[in-house]
Amino acid sequence: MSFAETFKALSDPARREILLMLRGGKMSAGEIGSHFDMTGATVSYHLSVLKKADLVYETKQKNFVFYELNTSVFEEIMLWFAQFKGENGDENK
Amino acid sequence: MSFAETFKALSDPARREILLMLRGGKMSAGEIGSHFDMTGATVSYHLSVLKKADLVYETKQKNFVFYELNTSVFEEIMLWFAQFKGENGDENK
DNA sequence: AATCTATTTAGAAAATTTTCTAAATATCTT
DNA sequence: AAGATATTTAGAAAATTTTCTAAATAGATT
Repeated sequence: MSFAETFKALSDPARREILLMLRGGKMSAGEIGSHFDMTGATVSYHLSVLKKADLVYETKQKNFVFYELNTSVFEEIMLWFAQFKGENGDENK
Repeated sequence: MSFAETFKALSDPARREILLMLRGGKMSAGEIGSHFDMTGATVSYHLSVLKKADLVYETKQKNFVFYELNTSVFEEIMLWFAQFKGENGDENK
């Protein structure tokens, strides 16, 4: 996992919205797309970005592709942020 | 604070690097700039993005501008991520 | 007040990202 | 196997972001 990819993925509002939607469980690409005012191709692009960032993974069933949150990466991001908690510099004495 | 702005700000590697540098305490714009292979104007642009996202704040002293982490916003970001912890949908029964 | 140092602003160029349309792929149904 | 449904890929256009150079601002020093 690269933080560069992860943060880039999180920087787009549609992609963050997709992640929030997926909290409820798996959704197919089409189901996800129907919540947005963009073409299926564009949604597919966003899903591919989330997938490359390991924020979601996909499973195929029939002619559907289901997307699901990959919660383990969220843990790693939390660790990145934890770097900023406590032990502040010298408090600028 | 808007998450859109915050995540956009975090999506650039130079800006994340600046945040990491600031963990040690306040630094002037020039001091920050000297760690990068880019013009002062470009560094100034990145600092302005971080500032608009409330990730840092500035204080002026003489003809220097010092930048400092605004840790409170990090807490808010952690809250955003907390949305993804536990209480997963229906686990797709 | 002239000059120097530190930083920002303006405007343009370069790079990247987002979006679309059209075509391709893959699986299902008849 | 032909047609229907779901999704992705390719390639181009549109939008946004990043970067630079040059000029502007602001405070400090001579």
